[in-house]
Amino acid sequence: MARRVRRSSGPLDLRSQAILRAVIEEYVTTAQPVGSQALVERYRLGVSSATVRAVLAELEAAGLLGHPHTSAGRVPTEHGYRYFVESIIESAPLPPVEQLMIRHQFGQVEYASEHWFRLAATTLASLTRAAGLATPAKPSTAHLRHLDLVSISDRLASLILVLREGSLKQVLVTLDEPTEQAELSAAAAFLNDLLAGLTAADAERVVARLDEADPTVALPRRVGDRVVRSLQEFDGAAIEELFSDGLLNVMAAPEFAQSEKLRRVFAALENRVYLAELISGVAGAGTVRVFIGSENPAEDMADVSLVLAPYGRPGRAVGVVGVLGPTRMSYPQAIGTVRFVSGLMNELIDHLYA
Amino acid sequence: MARRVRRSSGPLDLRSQAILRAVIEEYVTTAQPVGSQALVERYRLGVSSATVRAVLAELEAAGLLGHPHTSAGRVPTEHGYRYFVESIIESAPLPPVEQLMIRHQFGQVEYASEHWFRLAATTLASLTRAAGLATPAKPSTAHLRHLDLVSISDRLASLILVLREGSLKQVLVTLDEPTEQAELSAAAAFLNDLLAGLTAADAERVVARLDEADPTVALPRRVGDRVVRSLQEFDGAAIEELFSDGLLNVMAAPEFAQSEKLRRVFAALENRVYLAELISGVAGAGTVRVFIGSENPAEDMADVSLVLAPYGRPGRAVGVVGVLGPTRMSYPQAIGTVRFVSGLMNELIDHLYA
DNA sequence: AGTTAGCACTCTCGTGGTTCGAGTGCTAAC
DNA sequence: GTTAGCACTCGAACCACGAGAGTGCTAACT
Repeated sequence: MARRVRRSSGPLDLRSQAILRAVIEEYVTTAQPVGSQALVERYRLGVSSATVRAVLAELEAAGLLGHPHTSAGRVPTEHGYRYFVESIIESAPLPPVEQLMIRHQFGQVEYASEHWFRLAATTLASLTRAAGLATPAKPSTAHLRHLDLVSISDRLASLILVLREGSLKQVLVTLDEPTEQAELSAAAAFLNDLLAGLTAADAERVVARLDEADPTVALPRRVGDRVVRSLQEFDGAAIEELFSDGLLNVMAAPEFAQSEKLRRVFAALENRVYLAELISGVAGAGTVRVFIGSENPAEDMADVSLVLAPYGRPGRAVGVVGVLGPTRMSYPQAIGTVRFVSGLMNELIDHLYA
Repeated sequence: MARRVRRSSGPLDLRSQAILRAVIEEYVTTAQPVGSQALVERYRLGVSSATVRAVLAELEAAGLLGHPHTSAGRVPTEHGYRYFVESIIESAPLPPVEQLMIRHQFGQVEYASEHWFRLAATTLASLTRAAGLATPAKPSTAHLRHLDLVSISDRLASLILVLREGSLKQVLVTLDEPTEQAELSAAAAFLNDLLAGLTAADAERVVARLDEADPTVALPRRVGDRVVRSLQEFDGAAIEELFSDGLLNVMAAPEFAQSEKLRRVFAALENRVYLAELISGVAGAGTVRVFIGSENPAEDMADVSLVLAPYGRPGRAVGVVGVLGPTRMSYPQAIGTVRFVSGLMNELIDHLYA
């Protein structure tokens, strides 16, 4: 026994790796502990079940496999999945057929970036049969591109901000005195000249310089303040929105039959703060990241795995796409799909702003 | 037995009603079948358990209560809930404390209607401990209030539509040739004069009249087409968005411990078509509507109840707020809260557009 | 050495029988 | 019309037990 433990601390030989893979693959599809016999029957291992048993024992000693109880088959541990993921994360390409399918779907959709996130989530969900996640690309600091004022009623106007990064924000502004659309339009034009291209900080400085005494700039001043505040809010907001699809896929997994675990996952998913942290971590990474079970920083997520990848332009606007599924999920499939979709989103963005 | 059945077909006497209420109240809190003894212990009925048993038997014969098995307590049937709901739906006021609390929360939030829906859903969820639902008020036919064109790149512009009803829509427009912001602004101004206040149908007629041969209106024409299409899409869209909160509350209910039922509910909730139908039905009703279990038109919803109320201005824009919970939910609480919130939303809208 | 067949051992799962208790429905007395 | 008393019913919990799956070990084989 001691001999085997020592041995396993080194890299695994090819046969052990193959068997580990087989166990994972089998367990992913059946959700049942897998025995030595099942392995030799279904995988061309070229050895007998007794030999496989010996290898399984080694893998277990190495902490890569587990044992629900003595007389049950093996189940991958989180370390097992981790080892497996490390070994395939570099390659894990998505089959061309599916690449084409995804491209086709994205080709169908309107040139409206909002749809992309939904579509990304939906696509990821249906291909991986897990839950698909996508956040819009949110700039770290917003730059105002354009603003617009539309009269709603006498003393109420809608202020619309268009950001350089493509997103839109609408707030209501109450006015001190009845104001016509014409005045609003004039104020908007005035402010556009002044503030276009600026960040919250720059805009604040510019607005502050407006002469308080001058009654002709009273309206622009008031609106300008509101613009600055909105930009600041935007910068401060952790995460705009999270699109998800296929949560039903996750619910259908047998490990979530008794819904307590499921509840925790949903709770974690509703927790925007946690998500924002996670996502900003991934956004910096620059590549696919995999969180397996308890590797996941949030305790509530300890029963699921996340495969996430950033997209967008580092330093400007970044978002995240990914997949959430049971720890027992097809990592090659998930990694391949997530990587491809994030790449595709990048392409689309480049194409849009080039 | 036969005598009792006949008797129960008439209206219930006061004591029977009180006992029915007690059973429902008890079952709603404990989720356990309730026996005659528990009732006399916890409710001041002034009679013995034997008498209560007789009444329970009557109520069962009348189809208002059920029996999981011979030696178990009583459980309300859907008819029982229905009878109960009918008897309280007229009153069911929300306690002033909670009214104040809700008003306070709505007072806190920015004058930005988008937040209202979220807040409505959240408020409903936390007060009823079920899931809160809210849809934005969607106009039956959109009227364009204002449009705006913002240059994104050489041949790409963002077209922003502001609707009379307050909602916003953004689409990207590809341009035939490189176009400056100045040209876009001119086109936007031109179209605003032409199209402000119009519906999709009217706008279509106006745009069609633009001279195809005249190169100076080529851009407005192109954009105008896009405007018309967007308005049409908006009119055609069944339901803009459904905000929900507190789905976790529903998941926590013991009747959903084994998640299959839960899955069906979530599936139904994702089904926009069904929701749209349901909501348009409620929107016409003009008051709180309650769907108990299988009264619910969607099969997947047969294990939950919905308490919904419309808000908004009939004929112009209407939305729906409501609560989704297990059939075993506190209907007085739900009805009171939903009614109050829908009333509050109406107040807010009136205040906004008055 | 590594591999394999054989075998005893262990542990879960499903089945059937038993007890326990909650709650009913009925009847006879008040 | 109400109540106490009581026999009866049925599910939940517990136990025992056999079947079956899968292991780990040993001894023989290549």
